[in-house]
Amino acid sequence: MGATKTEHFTDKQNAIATLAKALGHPARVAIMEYLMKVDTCICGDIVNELPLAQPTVSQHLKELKNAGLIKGSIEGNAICYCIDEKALTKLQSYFANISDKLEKKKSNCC
Amino acid sequence: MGATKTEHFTDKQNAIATLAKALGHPARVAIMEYLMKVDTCICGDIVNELPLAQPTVSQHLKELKNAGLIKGSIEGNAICYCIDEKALTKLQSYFANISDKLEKKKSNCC
DNA sequence: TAATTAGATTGCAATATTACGATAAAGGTT
DNA sequence: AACCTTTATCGTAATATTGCAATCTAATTA
Repeated sequence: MGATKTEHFTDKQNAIATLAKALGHPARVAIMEYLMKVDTCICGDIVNELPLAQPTVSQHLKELKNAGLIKGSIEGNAICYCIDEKALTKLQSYFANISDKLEKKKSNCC
Repeated sequence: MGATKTEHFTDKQNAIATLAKALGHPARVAIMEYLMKVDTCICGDIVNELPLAQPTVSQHLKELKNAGLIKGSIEGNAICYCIDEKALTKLQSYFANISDKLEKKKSNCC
């Protein structure tokens, strides 16, 4: 054991979990926020921005990319990373929907 | 190595990462959705609902509780778990804010 | 073409997570 | 009191994640 039993859950649940997991590390949250802040989606100075070694940052970028939260395009020698809106929209609407439902129920217990 | 370097990131980034991490497993997403679905915040039939053994579910519940996403109250012999709205509101507004900013920028690259 | 630069990949050590059987703890029931 | 029910905890095995030094790859410049 040790591996997540994804096959027992719905695709939607797995999808949300994958996105959430990708944001489940402060470095990756910091990367997302940095990409938000910088207008021109600057590339690998993310490494200079973060308190982590280059291979570590590269790994975090890869995970964000695999989850679909960012996308990268080759820019000559460098690579330009930026936020993929689709994934964020998915998260946003998921939580908006939950909050909405909770609002309507208005704490009927605990 | 192996441990996350939380001390290098802001409290906010760590807070979001903690919440996201807690939802970074399909079983925990499923628990949240079940708690949403069941009006009377029924307790330990979560175990019956999930395809995991009781100790495993108990562990997932503990993680959700530590992250502040759910709260539990003793109900005689059993325990009544339900969603803690505050944490979900935090997530909801975080993603709403990001989506809003992205909307205004409207993809200036990649 | 050689040297440089940007970024990914490899390999490895340290630590964390996932899952569960066995068992404990606490309240309810007979 | 003896027993059952519900949930938590312990111990442990399997696997995943985090982080980095060293190295590799590909484009850039000298």
